[in-house]
Amino acid sequence: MSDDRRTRATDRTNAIMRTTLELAQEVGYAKLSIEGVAARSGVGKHTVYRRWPSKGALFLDAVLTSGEPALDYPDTGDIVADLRQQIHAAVDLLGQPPLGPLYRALVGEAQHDPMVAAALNERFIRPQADRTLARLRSAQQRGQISSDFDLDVAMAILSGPLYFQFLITQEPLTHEYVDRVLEALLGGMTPRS
Amino acid sequence: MSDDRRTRATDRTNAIMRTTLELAQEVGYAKLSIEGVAARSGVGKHTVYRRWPSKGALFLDAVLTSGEPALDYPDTGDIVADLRQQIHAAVDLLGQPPLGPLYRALVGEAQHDPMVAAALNERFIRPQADRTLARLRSAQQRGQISSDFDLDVAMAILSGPLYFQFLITQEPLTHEYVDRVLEALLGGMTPRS
DNA sequence: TGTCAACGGCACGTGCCGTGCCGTTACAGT
DNA sequence: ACTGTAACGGCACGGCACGTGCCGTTGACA
Repeated sequence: MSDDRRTRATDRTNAIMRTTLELAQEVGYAKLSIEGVAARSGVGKHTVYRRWPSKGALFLDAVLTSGEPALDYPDTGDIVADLRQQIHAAVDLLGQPPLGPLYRALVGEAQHDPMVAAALNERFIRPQADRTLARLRSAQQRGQISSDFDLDVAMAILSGPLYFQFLITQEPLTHEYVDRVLEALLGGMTPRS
Repeated sequence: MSDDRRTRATDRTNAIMRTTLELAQEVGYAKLSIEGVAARSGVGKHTVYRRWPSKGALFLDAVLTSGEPALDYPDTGDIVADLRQQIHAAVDLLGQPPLGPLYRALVGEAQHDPMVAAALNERFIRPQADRTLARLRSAQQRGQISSDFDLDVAMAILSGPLYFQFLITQEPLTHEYVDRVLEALLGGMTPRS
Protein backbone atom coordinates (compact mmCIF):
# COMPACT_ATOMS: atom_id res chain seq x y z
CA MET A 1 0.00 0.00 0.00
CA SER A 2 0.97 3.61 -0.43
CA ASP A 3 -0.94 4.47 2.71
CA ASP A 4 2.30 4.99 4.57
CA ARG A 5 3.32 7.56 2.03
CA ARG A 6 0.04 9.38 2.36
CA THR A 7 0.05 9.13 6.12
CA ARG A 8 3.49 10.60 6.48
CA ALA A 9 2.61 13.42 4.10
CA THR A 10 -0.51 14.16 6.12
CA ASP A 11 1.46 14.10 9.34
CA ARG A 12 3.89 16.61 7.93
CA THR A 13 1.02 18.79 6.73
CA ASN A 14 -0.53 18.81 10.18
CA ALA A 15 2.81 19.48 11.82
CA ILE A 16 3.36 22.51 9.60
CA MET A 17 -0.07 23.87 10.41
CA ARG A 18 0.52 23.36 14.11
CA THR A 19 3.82 25.21 13.88
CA THR A 20 2.10 27.98 11.97
CA LEU A 21 -0.37 28.55 14.79
CA GLU A 22 2.38 28.45 17.38
CA LEU A 23 4.50 31.01 15.59
CA ALA A 24 1.53 33.23 14.82
CA GLN A 25 0.65 33.33 18.50
CA GLU A 26 4.22 34.10 19.48
CA VAL A 27 5.17 36.81 17.01
CA GLY A 28 1.86 37.84 15.49
CA TYR A 29 0.60 37.29 11.99
CA ALA A 30 2.40 40.31 10.56
CA LYS A 31 5.80 38.90 11.46
CA LEU A 32 4.92 35.35 10.54
CA SER A 33 6.96 34.06 7.61
CA ILE A 34 6.95 30.88 5.59
CA GLU A 35 10.68 30.74 6.08
CA GLY A 36 10.19 30.77 9.85
CA VAL A 37 7.49 28.12 9.75
CA ALA A 38 9.64 25.83 7.62
CA ALA A 39 12.66 26.31 9.87
CA ARG A 40 10.82 25.54 13.09
CA SER A 41 9.03 22.60 11.50
CA GLY A 42 12.40 21.18 10.45
CA VAL A 43 11.22 21.19 6.88
CA GLY A 44 12.40 22.60 3.58
CA LYS A 45 10.59 25.61 2.16
CA HIS A 46 9.55 23.57 -0.86
CA THR A 47 7.59 21.28 1.38
CA VAL A 48 5.52 24.26 2.49
CA TYR A 49 5.16 25.83 -0.93
CA ARG A 50 4.15 22.48 -2.41
CA ARG A 51 1.11 22.51 -0.12
CA TRP A 52 0.11 26.18 0.09
CA PRO A 53 0.60 28.94 -2.44
CA SER A 54 0.97 31.76 0.06
CA LYS A 55 1.29 32.67 3.69
CA GLY A 56 -2.38 33.63 3.72
CA ALA A 57 -3.51 30.26 2.38
CA LEU A 58 -1.39 28.42 4.90
CA PHE A 59 -2.66 30.52 7.76
CA LEU A 60 -6.28 30.13 6.71
CA ASP A 61 -5.91 26.38 6.53
CA ALA A 62 -4.16 26.26 9.88
CA VAL A 63 -6.78 28.32 11.68
CA LEU A 64 -9.83 26.67 10.14
CA THR A 65 -8.46 23.16 10.54
CA SER A 66 -7.62 23.76 14.18
CA GLY A 67 -10.98 25.16 15.18
CA GLU A 68 -13.60 22.95 13.60
CA PRO A 69 -15.49 22.09 16.74
CA ALA A 70 -18.69 22.01 14.72
CA LEU A 71 -20.64 24.93 16.12
CA ASP A 72 -23.91 23.17 15.54
CA TYR A 73 -27.24 24.57 16.50
CA PRO A 74 -29.39 23.07 19.17
CA ASP A 75 -33.11 23.02 18.48
CA THR A 76 -34.88 22.85 21.79
CA GLY A 77 -37.93 24.61 20.38
CA ASP A 78 -37.07 27.88 22.11
CA ILE A 79 -35.51 30.01 19.39
CA VAL A 80 -34.26 32.71 21.73
CA ALA A 81 -32.56 30.29 24.08
CA ASP A 82 -31.03 28.41 21.17
CA LEU A 83 -29.71 31.54 19.52
CA ARG A 84 -28.29 32.76 22.80
CA GLN A 85 -26.51 29.53 23.52
CA GLN A 86 -25.12 29.26 20.01
CA ILE A 87 -23.88 32.83 19.79
CA HIS A 88 -22.43 32.73 23.28
CA ALA A 89 -20.45 29.68 22.26
CA ALA A 90 -19.24 31.33 19.06
CA VAL A 91 -18.20 34.46 20.93
CA ASP A 92 -16.37 32.43 23.55
CA LEU A 93 -14.49 30.56 20.85
CA LEU A 94 -13.63 33.26 18.33
CA GLY A 95 -13.82 36.40 20.40
CA GLN A 96 -10.97 35.81 22.78
CA PRO A 97 -7.57 34.14 23.07
CA PRO A 98 -6.24 31.87 21.89
CA LEU A 99 -8.35 31.78 18.75
CA GLY A 100 -9.54 35.40 18.84
CA PRO A 101 -6.37 37.16 17.68
CA LEU A 102 -5.80 34.49 15.06
CA TYR A 103 -9.30 34.88 13.68
CA ARG A 104 -8.93 38.66 13.64
CA ALA A 105 -5.72 38.34 11.64
CA LEU A 106 -7.43 35.93 9.28
CA VAL A 107 -10.24 38.35 8.52
CA GLY A 108 -7.64 41.08 8.13
CA GLU A 109 -5.74 39.07 5.57
CA ALA A 110 -8.98 38.44 3.72
CA GLN A 111 -9.16 42.21 3.09
CA HIS A 112 -5.87 42.06 1.20
CA ASP A 113 -6.13 38.68 -0.51
CA PRO A 114 -9.31 37.78 -2.45
CA MET A 115 -8.42 34.09 -2.42
CA VAL A 116 -8.35 34.08 1.35
CA ALA A 117 -11.63 35.97 1.43
CA ALA A 118 -13.29 33.45 -0.87
CA ALA A 119 -11.96 30.45 1.02
CA LEU A 120 -12.95 31.93 4.37
CA ASN A 121 -16.48 32.41 3.09
CA GLU A 122 -16.84 28.98 1.61
CA ARG A 123 -15.24 27.04 4.41
CA PHE A 124 -16.54 28.90 7.43
CA ILE A 125 -18.82 31.89 6.99
CA ARG A 126 -21.36 30.45 4.57
CA PRO A 127 -21.83 27.11 6.35
CA GLN A 128 -22.25 28.95 9.62
CA ALA A 129 -24.75 31.36 8.09
CA ASP A 130 -26.66 28.48 6.54
CA ARG A 131 -27.03 26.77 9.89
CA THR A 132 -28.29 29.97 11.46
CA LEU A 133 -30.76 30.48 8.65
CA ALA A 134 -32.07 26.94 8.95
CA ARG A 135 -32.63 27.41 12.65
CA LEU A 136 -34.39 30.73 12.08
CA ARG A 137 -36.59 29.21 9.39
CA SER A 138 -37.64 26.47 11.74
CA ALA A 139 -38.65 29.05 14.33
CA GLN A 140 -40.52 31.10 11.77
CA GLN A 141 -42.54 28.08 10.74
CA ARG A 142 -43.57 27.62 14.35
CA GLY A 143 -44.74 31.22 14.52
CA GLN A 144 -42.01 32.40 16.88
CA ILE A 145 -40.86 34.89 14.27
CA SER A 146 -43.07 37.15 12.19
CA SER A 147 -43.91 35.33 8.99
CA ASP A 148 -42.78 38.22 6.82
CA PHE A 149 -39.54 38.90 8.66
CA ASP A 150 -36.44 38.95 6.45
CA LEU A 151 -34.39 36.04 7.79
CA ASP A 152 -31.26 36.90 5.82
CA VAL A 153 -31.29 40.28 7.47
CA ALA A 154 -31.96 38.66 10.83
CA MET A 155 -28.80 36.61 10.37
CA ALA A 156 -26.86 39.73 9.43
CA ILE A 157 -28.17 41.58 12.48
CA LEU A 158 -27.09 38.74 14.72
CA SER A 159 -23.59 38.57 13.23
CA GLY A 160 -22.92 42.11 12.07
CA PRO A 161 -22.81 43.97 15.39
CA LEU A 162 -20.50 41.32 16.82
CA TYR A 163 -18.10 41.59 13.91
CA PHE A 164 -18.31 45.37 14.14
CA GLN A 165 -17.29 45.29 17.77
CA PHE A 166 -14.67 42.62 17.12
CA LEU A 167 -13.03 44.14 14.05
CA ILE A 168 -13.69 47.86 14.25
CA THR A 169 -13.99 49.11 17.81
CA GLN A 170 -12.05 46.06 19.00
CA GLU A 171 -13.69 46.03 22.39
CA PRO A 172 -14.13 42.67 24.11
CA LEU A 173 -17.14 40.59 23.17
CA THR A 174 -19.28 39.72 26.14
CA HIS A 175 -22.35 37.56 26.64
CA GLU A 176 -24.08 40.65 27.93
CA TYR A 177 -23.53 42.43 24.64
CA VAL A 178 -24.92 39.46 22.71
CA ASP A 179 -28.02 39.58 24.87
CA ARG A 180 -28.51 43.28 24.25
CA VAL A 181 -28.41 42.74 20.49
CA LEU A 182 -30.79 39.83 20.77
CA GLU A 183 -33.23 41.81 22.86
CA ALA A 184 -33.14 44.76 20.46
CA LEU A 185 -33.70 42.54 17.46
CA LEU A 186 -36.65 40.80 19.06
CA GLY A 187 -38.55 43.86 20.12
CA GLY A 188 -37.92 46.38 17.36
CA MET A 189 -37.02 50.01 17.67
CA THR A 190 -40.36 51.72 17.18
CA PRO A 191 -42.78 52.07 20.08
CA ARG A 192 -45.44 49.39 20.35
CA SER A 193 -48.98 50.53 20.85
CA MET B 1 7.82 84.44 8.86
CA SER B 2 8.53 80.75 8.60
CA ASP B 3 5.18 80.25 6.93
CA ASP B 4 6.92 79.44 3.68
CA ARG B 5 8.78 76.67 5.40
CA ARG B 6 5.63 75.28 6.86
CA THR B 7 3.72 75.67 3.64
CA ARG B 8 6.25 73.81 1.59
CA ALA B 9 6.43 71.04 4.14
CA THR B 10 2.64 70.74 4.10
CA ASP B 11 2.62 70.69 0.33
CA ARG B 12 5.08 67.85 0.32
CA THR B 13 3.04 66.00 2.93
CA ASN B 14 -0.08 66.30 0.80
CA ALA B 15 1.78 65.29 -2.34
CA ILE B 16 3.04 62.14 -0.63
CA MET B 17 -0.45 61.22 0.53
CA ARG B 18 -1.84 61.81 -2.94
CA THR B 19 0.84 59.58 -4.43
CA THR B 20 0.04 56.95 -1.80
CA LEU B 21 -3.59 56.80 -2.88
CA GLU B 22 -2.62 56.66 -6.54
CA LEU B 23 -0.21 53.81 -6.05
CA ALA B 24 -2.58 51.93 -3.75
CA GLN B 25 -5.28 52.07 -6.40
CA GLU B 26 -2.90 50.92 -9.12
CA VAL B 27 -1.11 48.02 -7.44
CA GLY B 28 -3.23 47.34 -4.37
CA TYR B 29 -2.37 47.91 -0.74
CA ALA B 30 -0.49 44.63 -0.39
CA LYS B 31 2.07 45.65 -3.00
CA LEU B 32 2.25 49.24 -1.84
CA SER B 33 5.68 50.17 -0.48
CA ILE B 34 7.12 53.23 1.13
CA GLU B 35 10.02 52.92 -1.26
CA GLY B 36 7.63 53.10 -4.20
CA VAL B 37 5.74 56.06 -2.78
CA ALA B 38 8.96 57.98 -2.17
CA ALA B 39 10.25 57.22 -5.65
CA ARG B 40 7.11 58.35 -7.44
CA SER B 41 6.80 61.42 -5.25
CA GLY B 42 10.36 62.37 -6.16
CA VAL B 43 11.24 62.37 -2.50
CA GLY B 44 13.81 60.68 -0.29
CA LYS B 45 12.65 57.88 1.97
CA HIS B 46 13.63 59.92 5.02
CA THR B 47 11.07 62.51 4.08
CA VAL B 48 8.39 59.86 4.32
CA TYR B 49 9.70 58.20 7.47
CA ARG B 50 10.04 61.58 9.14
CA ARG B 51 6.27 62.03 8.80
CA TRP B 52 4.86 58.53 9.28
CA PRO B 53 6.27 55.62 11.25
CA SER B 54 4.91 52.87 9.01
CA LYS B 55 3.14 52.08 5.79
CA GLY B 56 -0.07 51.59 7.74
CA ALA B 57 0.10 55.01 9.37
CA LEU B 58 0.79 56.68 6.04
CA PHE B 59 -2.06 54.86 4.35
CA LEU B 60 -4.49 55.65 7.15
CA ASP B 61 -3.62 59.32 6.98
CA ALA B 62 -3.90 59.35 3.20
CA VAL B 63 -7.31 57.69 3.13
CA LEU B 64 -8.85 59.65 5.98
CA THR B 65 -7.47 62.97 4.81
CA SER B 66 -8.76 62.42 1.29
CA GLY B 67 -12.26 61.47 2.28
CA GLU B 68 -13.35 63.95 4.92
CA PRO B 69 -16.51 65.16 3.22
CA ALA B 70 -18.11 65.54 6.64
CA LEU B 71 -20.85 62.93 6.60
CA ASP B 72 -23.08 65.06 8.75
CA TYR B 73 -26.56 64.11 9.76
CA PRO B 74 -29.61 65.94 8.59
CA ASP B 75 -32.36 66.42 11.15
CA THR B 76 -35.58 66.94 9.31
CA GLY B 77 -37.60 65.50 12.16
CA ASP B 78 -38.19 62.23 10.35
CA ILE B 79 -35.71 59.82 11.91
CA VAL B 80 -36.23 57.07 9.35
CA ALA B 81 -35.75 59.35 6.38
CA ASP B 82 -32.70 60.93 7.96
CA LEU B 83 -31.08 57.58 8.75
CA ARG B 84 -31.79 56.32 5.28
CA GLN B 85 -30.28 59.34 3.59
CA GLN B 86 -27.23 59.31 5.82
CA ILE B 87 -26.50 55.62 5.46
CA HIS B 88 -27.11 55.65 1.75
CA ALA B 89 -24.54 58.40 1.45
CA ALA B 90 -22.03 56.51 3.58
CA VAL B 91 -22.55 53.34 1.56
CA ASP B 92 -22.13 55.22 -1.72
CA LEU B 93 -18.90 56.75 -0.49
CA LEU B 94 -17.17 53.88 1.29
CA GLY B 95 -18.83 50.86 -0.25
CA GLN B 96 -17.62 51.17 -3.82
CA PRO B 97 -14.69 52.42 -5.90
CA PRO B 98 -12.68 54.48 -5.70
CA LEU B 99 -12.78 54.71 -1.92
CA GLY B 100 -14.27 51.28 -1.25
CA PRO B 101 -11.22 49.10 -1.88
CA LEU B 102 -9.02 51.57 -0.04
CA TYR B 103 -11.28 51.57 2.99
CA ARG B 104 -11.42 47.78 2.94
CA ALA B 105 -7.62 47.62 2.94
CA LEU B 106 -7.51 50.15 5.76
CA VAL B 107 -9.76 48.07 7.97
CA GLY B 108 -7.71 45.02 7.03
CA GLU B 109 -4.50 46.69 8.12
CA ALA B 110 -6.18 47.65 11.39
CA GLN B 111 -6.44 43.92 12.14
CA HIS B 112 -2.66 43.59 12.01
CA ASP B 113 -1.57 46.91 13.49
CA PRO B 114 -3.10 48.12 16.78
CA MET B 115 -1.91 51.68 16.15
CA VAL B 116 -3.85 51.80 12.91
CA ALA B 117 -6.88 50.34 14.65
CA ALA B 118 -6.75 52.96 17.38
CA ALA B 119 -6.27 55.84 14.97
CA LEU B 120 -9.06 54.61 12.71
CA ASN B 121 -11.39 54.52 15.68
CA GLU B 122 -10.50 57.92 17.02
CA ARG B 123 -10.40 59.76 13.73
CA PHE B 124 -13.33 58.18 11.92
CA ILE B 125 -15.37 55.47 13.61
CA ARG B 126 -16.05 57.12 16.96
CA PRO B 127 -16.96 60.56 15.58
CA GLN B 128 -19.28 58.91 13.09
CA ALA B 129 -20.86 56.77 15.80
CA ASP B 130 -21.28 59.80 18.03
CA ARG B 131 -23.16 61.66 15.33
CA THR B 132 -25.43 58.69 14.78
CA LEU B 133 -26.08 58.39 18.50
CA ALA B 134 -26.91 62.07 18.80
CA ARG B 135 -29.42 61.80 15.99
CA LEU B 136 -30.99 58.70 17.54
CA ARG B 137 -31.21 60.37 20.92
CA SER B 138 -33.00 63.32 19.40
CA ALA B 139 -35.54 60.95 17.84
CA GLN B 140 -35.99 59.07 21.07
CA GLN B 141 -36.80 62.29 22.91
CA ARG B 142 -39.52 62.99 20.37
CA GLY B 143 -41.01 59.56 20.98
CA GLN B 144 -40.12 58.13 17.58
CA ILE B 145 -38.09 55.43 19.26
CA SER B 146 -39.10 53.37 22.27
CA SER B 147 -37.90 55.17 25.37
CA ASP B 148 -36.15 52.09 26.70
CA PHE B 149 -34.47 51.10 23.45
CA ASP B 150 -30.71 50.60 23.66
CA LEU B 151 -29.34 53.28 21.35
CA ASP B 152 -25.78 51.98 21.38
CA VAL B 153 -27.07 48.69 20.11
CA ALA B 154 -29.25 50.50 17.57
CA MET B 155 -26.11 52.12 16.22
CA ALA B 156 -24.35 48.76 16.07
CA ILE B 157 -27.29 47.19 14.26
CA LEU B 158 -27.23 49.96 11.69
CA SER B 159 -23.48 49.64 11.07
CA GLY B 160 -22.73 46.02 11.82
CA PRO B 161 -24.62 44.27 9.04
CA LEU B 162 -23.14 46.66 6.49
CA TYR B 163 -19.60 46.00 7.68
CA PHE B 164 -20.37 42.29 7.73
CA GLN B 165 -21.42 42.38 4.11
CA PHE B 166 -18.56 44.69 3.18
CA LEU B 167 -15.73 42.86 4.96
CA ILE B 168 -16.85 39.27 5.27
CA THR B 169 -19.14 38.19 2.46
CA GLN B 170 -17.78 41.02 0.32
CA GLU B 171 -20.94 41.37 -1.68
CA PRO B 172 -21.81 44.82 -3.03
CA LEU B 173 -23.59 47.20 -0.69
CA THR B 174 -26.86 48.44 -2.10
CA HIS B 175 -29.44 50.97 -0.98
CA GLU B 176 -31.94 48.16 -1.05
CA TYR B 177 -29.95 46.22 1.52
CA VAL B 178 -29.74 49.26 3.78
CA ASP B 179 -33.50 49.61 3.59
CA ARG B 180 -34.03 45.98 4.53
CA VAL B 181 -31.88 46.36 7.63
CA LEU B 182 -33.66 49.54 8.56
CA GLU B 183 -37.05 47.94 8.17
CA ALA B 184 -36.09 44.92 10.24
CA LEU B 185 -34.69 47.08 13.00
CA LEU B 186 -37.80 49.23 13.17
CA GLY B 187 -40.31 46.44 13.38
CA GLY B 188 -38.66 43.78 15.46
CA MET B 189 -38.48 40.09 14.86
CA THR B 190 -41.23 38.78 17.10
CA PRO B 191 -44.84 38.82 15.96
CA ARG B 192 -46.90 41.81 17.06
CA SER B 193 -50.23 41.12 18.57
C1' DT C 1 26.98 86.28 5.93
C1' DG C 2 26.78 82.34 8.78
C1' DT C 3 23.62 78.88 10.85
C1' DC C 4 20.66 75.18 10.67
C1' DA C 5 16.96 72.17 9.60
C1' DA C 6 14.91 69.73 5.95
C1' DC C 7 15.92 67.79 1.91
C1' DG C 8 17.29 64.33 -2.42
C1' DG C 9 20.48 60.85 -3.50
C1' DC C 10 23.04 57.00 -2.44
C1' DA C 11 24.63 52.96 -0.08
C1' DC C 12 24.39 49.62 3.38
C1' DG C 13 23.06 45.36 6.13
C1' DT C 14 19.00 42.52 7.03
C1' DG C 15 15.05 39.58 6.30
C1' DC C 16 12.08 37.22 3.51
C1' DC C 17 10.53 36.09 -0.98
C1' DG C 18 10.07 32.34 -4.53
C1' DT C 19 12.84 29.17 -7.20
C1' DG C 20 16.42 26.55 -8.66
C1' DC C 21 19.78 22.28 -7.88
C1' DC C 22 21.75 18.21 -5.35
C1' DG C 23 22.07 14.28 -2.78
C1' DT C 24 19.15 11.27 0.22
C1' DT C 25 15.41 8.44 1.62
C1' DA C 26 11.77 5.17 1.27
C1' DC C 27 8.23 3.19 -1.10
C1' DA C 28 6.62 0.94 -5.83
C1' DG C 29 6.65 -2.01 -9.65
C1' DT C 30 9.00 -5.74 -11.82
C1' DA D 1 16.71 -8.35 -5.00
C1' DC D 2 16.93 -4.35 -8.30
C1' DT D 3 15.61 -0.15 -10.14
C1' DG D 4 12.66 3.75 -10.91
C1' DT D 5 10.47 7.57 -8.73
C1' DA D 6 8.56 11.09 -5.92
C1' DA D 7 8.91 13.71 -1.95
C1' DC D 8 12.15 15.33 0.86
C1' DG D 9 16.03 18.49 3.69
C1' DG D 10 19.72 21.50 2.78
C1' DC D 11 21.73 25.04 0.39
C1' DA D 12 22.33 28.93 -2.63
C1' DC D 13 20.66 32.30 -5.53
C1' DG D 14 18.68 36.95 -7.39
C1' DG D 15 15.28 40.18 -6.14
C1' DC D 16 12.89 43.38 -3.34
C1' DA D 17 11.68 46.28 0.41
C1' DC D 18 12.88 47.34 4.92
C1' DG D 19 14.90 50.96 8.13
C1' DT D 20 19.05 53.68 8.85
C1' DG D 21 23.16 55.78 8.06
C1' DC D 22 26.08 59.65 5.52
C1' DC D 23 26.91 63.54 2.23
C1' DG D 24 26.29 67.51 -0.24
C1' DT D 25 22.62 71.01 -1.38
C1' DT D 26 19.02 74.27 -0.62
C1' DG D 27 16.69 78.07 1.40
C1' DA D 28 14.81 80.62 5.21
C1' DC D 29 16.24 83.13 9.31
C1' DA D 30 19.14 85.78 12.65
